[in-house]
Amino acid sequence: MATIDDVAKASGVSKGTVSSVFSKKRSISKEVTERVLAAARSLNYRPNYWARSLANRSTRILGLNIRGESFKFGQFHLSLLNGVLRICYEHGYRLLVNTLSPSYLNQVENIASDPIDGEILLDPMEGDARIEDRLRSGIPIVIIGRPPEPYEKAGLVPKKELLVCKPQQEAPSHSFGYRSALEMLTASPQITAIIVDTDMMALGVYKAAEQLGLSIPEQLSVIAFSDNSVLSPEFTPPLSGVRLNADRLGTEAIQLLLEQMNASEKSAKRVLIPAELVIRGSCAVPMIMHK
Amino acid sequence: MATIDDVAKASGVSKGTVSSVFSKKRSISKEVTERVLAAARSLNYRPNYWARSLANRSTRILGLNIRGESFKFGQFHLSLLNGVLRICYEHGYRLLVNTLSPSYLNQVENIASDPIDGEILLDPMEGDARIEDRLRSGIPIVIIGRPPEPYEKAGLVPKKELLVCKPQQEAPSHSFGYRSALEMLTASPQITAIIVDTDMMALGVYKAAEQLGLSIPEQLSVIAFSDNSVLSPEFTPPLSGVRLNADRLGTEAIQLLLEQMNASEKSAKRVLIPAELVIRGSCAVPMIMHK
DNA sequence: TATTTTTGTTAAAGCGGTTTAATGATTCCA
DNA sequence: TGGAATCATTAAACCGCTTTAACAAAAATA
Repeated sequence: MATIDDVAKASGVSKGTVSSVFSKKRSISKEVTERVLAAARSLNYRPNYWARSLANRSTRILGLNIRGESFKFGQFHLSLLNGVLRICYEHGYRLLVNTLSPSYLNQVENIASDPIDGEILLDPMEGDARIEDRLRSGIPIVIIGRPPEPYEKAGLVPKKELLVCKPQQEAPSHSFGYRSALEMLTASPQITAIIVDTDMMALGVYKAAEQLGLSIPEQLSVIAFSDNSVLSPEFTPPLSGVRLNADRLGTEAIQLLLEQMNASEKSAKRVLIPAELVIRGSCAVPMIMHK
Repeated sequence: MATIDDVAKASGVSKGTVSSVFSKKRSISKEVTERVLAAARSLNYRPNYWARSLANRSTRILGLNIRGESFKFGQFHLSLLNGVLRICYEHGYRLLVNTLSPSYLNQVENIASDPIDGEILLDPMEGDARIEDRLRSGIPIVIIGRPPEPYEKAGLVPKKELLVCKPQQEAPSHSFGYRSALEMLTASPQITAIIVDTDMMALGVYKAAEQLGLSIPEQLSVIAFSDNSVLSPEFTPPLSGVRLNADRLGTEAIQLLLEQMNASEKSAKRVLIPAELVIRGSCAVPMIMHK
């Protein structure tokens, strides 16, 4: 690859001048500009990104950091990603998707600052080491995740035995939903409602209900913690859900990030993206309302 | 941020030694290693990624380059991305998603080599400038896209007027499929089959057919150029489709890329990921077979 | 015409790492 | 016990770009 020195030599100017031609940070006479660009073209020169970043202390790359071993993007992340990418695109930023495992990053030879100007952390654990780390190194971050407890407590105590988690490498959501529902409903016939993660999982639950002769919503209520506005209405009965606005979550997050990066004085902000309850027909009216 | 010099000073060794401690490319006595690491820890030092990349001429970042203005990821890309990410992850590479527009990148101040060791180009046009460009700069690339004509010609001449394209910023696939099908079928009642892009679009077509009183597959055949193995069987009638194996497309592409990057001598390879026809019930048996 | 301003260019000093060549200290082996 | 081989460390050069300070030439001002 040709370097800035080659171009400088070829066009008979100093490297400082070539730099200015490309960065446009200083005015260069038209005549010289053209001579330099011509030389650059014939040498097939392009400024080296890393060298530039090093000197500029800025990469024009934003990071999307996702926790965990063997992570997999789902519908929710897809929308979020699309939102993020759109804004990145508009502002001339590239997006670095970082899914490397903590164990890898903890090895001495892999320790390094991330090559980014700012970062979005998706669903970090409470007290996640990465947060502390970014704050120390002064990299602006935006965290997407659950609000702290006060926002989400309804005064009910969760029963752990009623919670089923889908392992990452598990079968598709659909069959997982089917099998789990079948098991749970058989073991605990007193269950009257199920909250699932996705539409596909709900489809599995519907199938299990049908097999067990349970009618939705009369005997079993189903709701998804997500919403596919095309698919859900086609269910029989139409599936209720929660519209999470993942796309907006992404755009707001990245805009907040850009705002922080440009702000002269840093600050901490909290933004709540509202989720909407979409009631269709898969949930019975709670008994408590008949009191 | 602390630099390597700070750490060197603090631990009383030269920067070369500190570098060796972190890169592990040269053996350093246990005693010195520990002294250096301790100093690094207390200074909160992490090697600078850009400086390292500059000196190493390698970034351990792979690129995923997607064409076009305002691109949006769909189901297909999601699977592909998951495949790519998994392999990246296993090999300790980060993934840079590059969706910047050509117009942006063509401005003088934005011209720069990409900060990557290798790249996947998704669906480039024929003679795409990026291909030529990567080859010139010696960056290994893998192209995901349609094979050249001989592989896909059935000897039929496409009629342009029968082709409908969904604009990027258009309404959801579902309603686009519905409206387009309605229009086309009304305008040209002799149409007996429709090929759509996604399941959602097919759903729209089903709806249009129902409204027009056309029965599937007797009067109208529908097939999707994609396959959602959970959803498609649930259609009435079950939707036929083509399993594109996007996930495998992603993993094979990135593996090919890594292989090329490590190969002592470069070569050009072509890999065909087979697509499978999944016949369910939405297509009539072609008349020609009754002859 | 002398003086100030403006404009364009350059040499040299960073940016924060890695690497090479040289050197000193140990260990190994006969 | 001397010489070779091994190991640990360092100073200095280098990676390719940006930027600062200095300066010369041209233009503007008095």
